Amino acid sequence: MADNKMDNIVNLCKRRGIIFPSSEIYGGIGSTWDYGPIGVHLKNNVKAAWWKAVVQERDDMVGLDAAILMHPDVWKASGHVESFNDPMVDCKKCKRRFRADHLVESIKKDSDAAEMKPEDLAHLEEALAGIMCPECGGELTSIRQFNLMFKTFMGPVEDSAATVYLRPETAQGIFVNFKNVQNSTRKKLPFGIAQIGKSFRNEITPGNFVFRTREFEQMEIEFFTRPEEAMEWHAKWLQDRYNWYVNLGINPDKLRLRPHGEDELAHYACACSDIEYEFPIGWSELEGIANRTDYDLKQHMAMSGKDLSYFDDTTGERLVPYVIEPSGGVDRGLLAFLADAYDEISGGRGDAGAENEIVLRLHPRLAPIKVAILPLAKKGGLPEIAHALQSELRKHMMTDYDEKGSIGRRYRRQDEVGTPWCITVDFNTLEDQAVTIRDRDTMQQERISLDKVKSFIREKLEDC
RNA sequence: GCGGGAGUGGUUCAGUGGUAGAACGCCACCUUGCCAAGGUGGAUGUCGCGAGUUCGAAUCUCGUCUCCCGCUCCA
Repeated sequence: MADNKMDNIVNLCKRRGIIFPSSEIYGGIGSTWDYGPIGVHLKNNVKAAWWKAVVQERDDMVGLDAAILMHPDVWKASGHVESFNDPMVDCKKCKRRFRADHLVESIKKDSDAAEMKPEDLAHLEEALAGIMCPECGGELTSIRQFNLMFKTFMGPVEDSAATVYLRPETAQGIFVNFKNVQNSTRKKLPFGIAQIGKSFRNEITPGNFVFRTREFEQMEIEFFTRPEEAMEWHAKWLQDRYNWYVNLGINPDKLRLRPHGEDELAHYACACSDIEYEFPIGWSELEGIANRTDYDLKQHMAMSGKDLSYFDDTTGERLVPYVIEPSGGVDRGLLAFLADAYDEISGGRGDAGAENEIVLRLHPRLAPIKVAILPLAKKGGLPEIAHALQSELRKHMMTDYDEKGSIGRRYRRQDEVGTPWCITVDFNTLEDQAVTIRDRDTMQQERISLDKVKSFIREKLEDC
């Protein structure tokens, strides 16, 4: 029963080829989703807009595309082998689940809890003896390990091959390439490295459509600064990233910034602020901007034995930079853009009395299809003119052509996938060599000469 | 892993033991020609899967799978 917005969005996504449940003919596989013929453009556009903003338009940023599989030691150095292993216990009575180390800490907070490490299972199990469920007082199960990293094997023979992990974040690919990038680009502090790529986490609780999935795509920046400038850059990036969402059409009333409390910081961060969006499921994180300090570079220096410090030739000083990390989720961002653009008009805008009219008010730069060409009739040479126009436009932008059904129906179809402009070729076109361009949001129609259509649309796209 | 809910055309749903339905969507033709119009015709379902009960199962029983929602997380 599609009585909430998230369901409506999921249905629209399936109907219109934006996002499909993965492996659906086999009954689906938990919380993985495939981007369809329309969705793939939306996703690419989100990534392209990000790349343009953080790499193309800046002097202090360069790009990178590192491999998903990395040396296993990377994840020891980064702390993920340790802290992505969560020791969990369940209450046998009320069935609630707890992190064993948190439980021990909260109950024995005055004693040796500080030394309690999640990976020290034997010690944990011992400390847990006698502890009952804090909710209902029931008996707890023994500790079970939840490893958040996907494991696989490098090499054809499983038992002799090395265990490798699918990366749980793209960041480490940047840190291990810090020297390579700095040497090859001759960048001086402060500068940053941007990367878009897939990451994998065996989440205990995935869900909410593409909000949390086990395979997801990240857009991450590691911005290297002098330690004393780190927090200043943290603030700058926070504002910068916030503006990015607003510039791409997100309603500012549905965005907020939320600094993390100390208790919720990741193991590598000393400060973090989230950009949150009010999804149909409530306020949730869209992007985190963390101060990772010099933690990662120092860890990799210790593990690899290589010097990753930076020599500042203006001060003659050698230092390990601090890192500001704006880390966003592509899928999550896309969901925010979708949810924010989703508009349902009961009764419809036209006079035919449609029940519900769905308009995806996507920013034109994100719109999967920029312009649809619709001949008013399938005769009189109109389709030929329309096809000719399409072959001119499609060299520059994603186009669609539709001659099926009434013109109103065709507008509806384009509205549902967020196409900003529809061009109709009508019988007058034969006389005046002009077409009508209709705007998705204003419903305004403009008569444009055929030879000016291309520049007209391209100007609109650049203006926004 | 535990608890709860749910699986019937593309979508939303009806159908409580007797020939699988509707609406919307989709396709073709006619009509119309600028905002889901109308007409005619059409396609799409092994009712999640497997057993059982029964003359007969979408429907009852058992098993199983999957998805969704909640429990520790964070993009």
